[in-house]
Amino acid sequence: VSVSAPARPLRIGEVAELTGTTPRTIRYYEEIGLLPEAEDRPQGKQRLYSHEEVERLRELIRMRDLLGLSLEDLKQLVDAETARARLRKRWQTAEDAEEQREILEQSLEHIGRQRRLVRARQAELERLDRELASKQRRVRGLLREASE
Amino acid sequence: VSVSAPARPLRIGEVAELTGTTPRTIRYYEEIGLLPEAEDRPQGKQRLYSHEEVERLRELIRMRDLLGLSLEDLKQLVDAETARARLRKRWQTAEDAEEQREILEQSLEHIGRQRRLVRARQAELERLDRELASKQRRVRGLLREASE
DNA sequence: TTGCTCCTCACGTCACGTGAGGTGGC
DNA sequence: TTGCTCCTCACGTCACGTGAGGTGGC
Repeated sequence: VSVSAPARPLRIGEVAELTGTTPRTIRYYEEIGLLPEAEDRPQGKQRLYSHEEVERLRELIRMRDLLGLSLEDLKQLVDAETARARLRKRWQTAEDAEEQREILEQSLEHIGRQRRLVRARQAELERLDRELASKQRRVRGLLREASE
Repeated sequence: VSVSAPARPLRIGEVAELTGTTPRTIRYYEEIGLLPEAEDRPQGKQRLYSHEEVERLRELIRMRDLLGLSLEDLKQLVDAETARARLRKRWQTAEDAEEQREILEQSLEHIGRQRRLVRARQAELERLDRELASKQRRVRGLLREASE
């Protein structure tokens, strides 16, 4: 499989398969504005997706499942990213160094918040695992006792 | 605060506070049979909870949030635990060593399944964190560039 | 042409949220 | 007695699931 494959557009069922979700969910995300709608798609015709869009969706689903974010949370997140991307384009012409710095620092803060969320979850999972491990040892002890 | 405090029964609002949930959620869990109902509570009177019950609820909430289990999943889990606990009582009188061993092994298998779920989640969070870290480095690089 | 996947309503469901109106314990 | 928390309906909401009936591309 070549890395620079033709990148055929994907249908909604394929995208659902690739991201571990359902067509209904993808349509719903479009409906609430979490995924962009192709403005040129005629009523009743198929939705088509690029691999890049699949990656973006995969990212959203991970945030949803791993960090427990609501779709409203995710929407805020996406909107902020979009706003920053729009501003980034502006510098390329305007070259306002100070504004550029501010936006980059906002990005950093944002990423920092996400990493802290991840770390908190990891810590909770660590605790849960330690408790399960101790439970496991207890049951193993009982089994050894019983087999004597 | 003594460890062997009188253990005053707690009201639903206090339990909600301690477990980071709401009274409505606790009542709902009772309604669907996920939490036991005190069979002697008169209609309209307050629910009361022990600290032990608070711990059990906390455990359920952790499973729900960290592993993404549905309430149906949790119910299966609780029912299986209850069944094993009942059986454990039976040996104490019957002393059927073979049955005892089987039940303990089922417990072990069960704990093993849970730990694998935890590990899978941890791995996913690790990957997410690595990606966030690389994003962070990229933005930091841009900031350094911009400040030159 | 025949399957298969897609489409758009639209109602159902899960896991609660949110009042409305009323009762109970320090 | 006055607040506060509790109670029980019961309808609302979020995030989809699940048909029903129909169209579109290899």
